[in-house]
Amino acid sequence: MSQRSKRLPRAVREQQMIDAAIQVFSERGYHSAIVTEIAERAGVSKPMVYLYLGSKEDLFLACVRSCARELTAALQEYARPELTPEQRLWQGLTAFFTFVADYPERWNVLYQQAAKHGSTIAAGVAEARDQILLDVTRLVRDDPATGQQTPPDRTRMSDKEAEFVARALVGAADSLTDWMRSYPDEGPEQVTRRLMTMVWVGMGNAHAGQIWSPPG
Amino acid sequence: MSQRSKRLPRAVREQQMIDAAIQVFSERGYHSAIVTEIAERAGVSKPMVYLYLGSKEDLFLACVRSCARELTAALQEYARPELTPEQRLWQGLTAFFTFVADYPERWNVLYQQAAKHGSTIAAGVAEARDQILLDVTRLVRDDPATGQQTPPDRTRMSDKEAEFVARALVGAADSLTDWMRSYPDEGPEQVTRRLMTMVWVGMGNAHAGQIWSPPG
DNA sequence: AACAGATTTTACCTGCGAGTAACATTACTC
DNA sequence: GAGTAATGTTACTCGCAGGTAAAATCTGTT
Repeated sequence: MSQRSKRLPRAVREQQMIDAAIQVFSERGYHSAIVTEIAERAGVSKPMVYLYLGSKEDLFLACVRSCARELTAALQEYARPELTPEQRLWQGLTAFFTFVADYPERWNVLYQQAAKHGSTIAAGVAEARDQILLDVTRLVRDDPATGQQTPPDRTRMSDKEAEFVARALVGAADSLTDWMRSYPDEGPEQVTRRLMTMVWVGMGNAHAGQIWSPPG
Repeated sequence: MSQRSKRLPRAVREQQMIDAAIQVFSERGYHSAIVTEIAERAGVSKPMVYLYLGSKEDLFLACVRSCARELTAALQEYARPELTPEQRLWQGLTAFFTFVADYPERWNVLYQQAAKHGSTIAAGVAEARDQILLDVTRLVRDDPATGQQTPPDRTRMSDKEAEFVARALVGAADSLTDWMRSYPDEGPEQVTRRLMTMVWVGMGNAHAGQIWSPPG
C-alpha cells in the first residue's frame, strides 16, 4: 500500500466538503440534500462536517458565497474597465456563459435554488445575488469610478434603467443556460453573439431615453 | 348562529385545497410546505387532503397544472392571431406581466420552484414549463397555423432561433418580476414598454439573419 | 516513550412530517 | 325514520435526516 494517509489538514478537508456540498446541493436542492451524502462524497463521516462547518445552513451559505465569489471574479477578469461599453458587455456575457458551461453546479447553487427557505438562508442567497446583480449593473451603466468616457451617442443611464437592463440580462442569460443544453454545438461565444444581437441596439435606445410605443 | 354548515361538496373543497396549496407552496417551497398547514388553510383536516388529492406530490402537480392552465389562457386571450407580430408580442408580454402582478403565487409555483425534486415532480413541472415556452415560441415565430402573413421586412424564424428568443424573453420577464417589486409605481404596461424597447429592434435583426459581431 | 492536540468515527437521541386506520357526523333518498 | 353514501375528525405509526456525546486514532513534539 502506497499512500494510506487518509488524514488531511483542516483547510483541505473543508474545501473538499464545500466542493462535495456544491455538487449535492446542485443535484438535489437544499432541502433534499442529505448531509450524510455530502460527507460521504467528501470522503469523511458526518460529524466532521458539523465540526468544521457548523450546520447545514452554514454549509449551504458557505457554498453560495464561494460560488458568488468565483463568478464575480470571472466577470471582473473579463470586463476590464478600459474597454468600451460595448466590448465590456460582450466580454462580461462571454465570461458568464463560459462560467456556466464550465461550472454548471456552481451556477445552479447560486440561482436555480429559488425555493423559499428559512430567513437566514434567504438573506444569504439574496446578498449573493445582489452582488452579482450589482456587478452586471456596473457592466451596463458607465461606471464613474472607472473614468470611462461615455461615447457621444450614449447618455448615462439612470440607476433605475440600469437595474432594469441588468435584471433583464441576468434573467435572459440564466434562462438561455437551458437553451444551451438543447443545442450543444452552440458554445459560449455563439450564444453571447445571439444575445448581443437581440439586446445591443435596444439598449442603445434605452440609453438615449427612447421608449417603444405600441404601433397604430 | 347563522350558517354553521361546514360541510361542502367535494368539487368546492378540492378547489379550496388547491388554492390553499398554491399559497403555501409559493410561500415555503415544495419541501418546506407542510400538508397540515395546507389543510388548515383550506378549513379542513389533513386526511381530507389525502382522500381527495392523493399525495403531496399529486397535490403539487395539481397546483402546477392549474397555474399553467391559467397562464396559458391569459396569454392566448391577449395575443390574438389576427394581430401583427409586433402587436402580438406586445399584448403577450402585457398579459404576462399583468398575470404576475395579479397572481404572484401562481407564477411562483410555476417558475420559482427550480429545486430538483423527485423524478415524478420534475417531469410534471418540466411539462408545464415546456407548454408555456411553446406558447411564447409561437408568439415569437410567425405561426403558419394562423395564416398570419409575414411582413416583407421580417423573414420566418427557424425553430432554433425562435426558441432562443422565447427562452431569453421568458427569462428576462421572470427576472423583471423582481424588478417590478422594487419600483411599485411601474405597472405591467410600463414594464412591457421597457422590455419592448430593449428587444424589439434586436429581434428584427435576428429575424433578418443579422448577427452581432465584436467591434474592432 | 509519553504527552498534547488535531483528526476522525461509532452509535446514539430527537423531532418532525408524510401517510393511515378507525371512528364520527351530516345529508340525502325512499 | 331507517339505511347509506358522502363528508369529516382524532389519534396514531413510521422512517428519515439533522444534530451530538463520547471515544478512538493518528501526528508531531520534547
